[in-house]
Amino acid sequence: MRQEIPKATVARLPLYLRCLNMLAPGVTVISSDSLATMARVKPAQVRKDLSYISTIGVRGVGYDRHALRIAIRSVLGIDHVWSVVIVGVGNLGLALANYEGFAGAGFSIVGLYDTDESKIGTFVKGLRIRPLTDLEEDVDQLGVSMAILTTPAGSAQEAADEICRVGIRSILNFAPTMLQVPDDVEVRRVDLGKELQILSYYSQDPALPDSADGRRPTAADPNTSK
Amino acid sequence: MRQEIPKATVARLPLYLRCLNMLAPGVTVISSDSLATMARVKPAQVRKDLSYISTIGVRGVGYDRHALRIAIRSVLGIDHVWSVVIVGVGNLGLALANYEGFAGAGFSIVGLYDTDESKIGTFVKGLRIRPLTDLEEDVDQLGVSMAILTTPAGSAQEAADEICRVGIRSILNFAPTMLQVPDDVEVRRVDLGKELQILSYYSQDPALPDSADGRRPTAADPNTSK
DNA sequence: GTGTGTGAAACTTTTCACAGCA
DNA sequence: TGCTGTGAAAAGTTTCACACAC
Repeated sequence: MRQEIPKATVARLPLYLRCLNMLAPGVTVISSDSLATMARVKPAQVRKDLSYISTIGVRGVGYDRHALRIAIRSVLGIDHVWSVVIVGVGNLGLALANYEGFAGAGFSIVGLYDTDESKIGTFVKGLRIRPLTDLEEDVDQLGVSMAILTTPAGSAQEAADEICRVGIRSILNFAPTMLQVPDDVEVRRVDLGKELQILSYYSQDPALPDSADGRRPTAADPNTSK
Repeated sequence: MRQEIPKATVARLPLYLRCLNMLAPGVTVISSDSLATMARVKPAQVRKDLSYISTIGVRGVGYDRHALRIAIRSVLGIDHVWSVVIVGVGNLGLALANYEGFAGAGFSIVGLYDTDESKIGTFVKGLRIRPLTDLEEDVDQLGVSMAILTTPAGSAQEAADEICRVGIRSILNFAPTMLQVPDDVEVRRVDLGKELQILSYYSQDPALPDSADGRRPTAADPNTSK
């Protein structure tokens, strides 16, 4: 059942989920056309994407909002809540610890770690900031399977080593550096500067010779879109 | 000179730039092989990508670090500093206002805006938080061309309308919502929940039947990579 | 009629393999 | 010899267009 779904599609599923959540409460059915308009992709794209996850659509009608939501969440593996820890409680770590959106997305922040003595013991959102050395026992006790890494670049590798050592296999890396990790550890990088740099590229030369154009989110560039 | 560069390549240029910055100070030349190893892509990918921006490589030797850096920055349009404002100074906006990485990436935060009376007047990093109504005059005076949108979902569209009205044509949207903007405004969305959801998908079922595998960053999914 | 599901075509991106130059 | 630059092949992704189910 795995890896039949194209990566490009997997990357769009969270977007569809978001659109479904944004729908007015009364709406129970949605067509590929409406969903496409909301998500700013083409209707055929929506239908092909959704065809990979189930045949839940009804011809002549559309997709059942609730059933589709369940199906997407199940495919993404967020039909249960994942326990996540944040390693590095600087400004960004703090902001993410307070970010309301994770809960709705299927994630619960269960631990905050830092090596800075002055931060340890402080409470954030009811969680006590703890030394990174406590991570190991918490992973076992709390069933932690993901880490968000928000240390400065200089300590990111060291922190990543510890995260891998205690058995976490998925890391979301906000540190502006490239991590070395074992092959079985999955890392995604969020590079805040990069997003602005890409915007910069497309901001130059606003008027193109021809078509004032249909740049669309493509696989190459799934973060495009309003 | 525009849009000859594939989107997939543009999305990787910031990555190469980051790798160049991470190199030890003494290194003046780098091969496509080394750069590929650092960036976790294939050497041929690096060579093809770089071939779009200039023929700066020397056969039998490699790429001059400094010249390559200049060339990439020029292509991305960050050979000058862009003035950026942050609209919405909650936890995330605050973290981004304090984020050191933007300066190195070619961006300077020149203004912070919020509608919350209790925040207005407060100083962050030497910048006074101002009412959103002040944005218009600041755009003209400071030459602002990009906005980072970090309001709650509920007020994002309203804020975006104002941002567009005053003439800003590039928005980096962190709010968990889809914006309606005029066609000539470029929006990139950073969805923090989405990144975890994609990680979740690839975390399920850790052992695949065959090859324990070479998932590589592909165009579909440029945020993969360590 | 309406809107999904899907083969096939079109397009984009990645990878290969090797000519060519320092 | 070593490493770039690049056509051409392979792989992946998007779009079209229409059969088919409600």
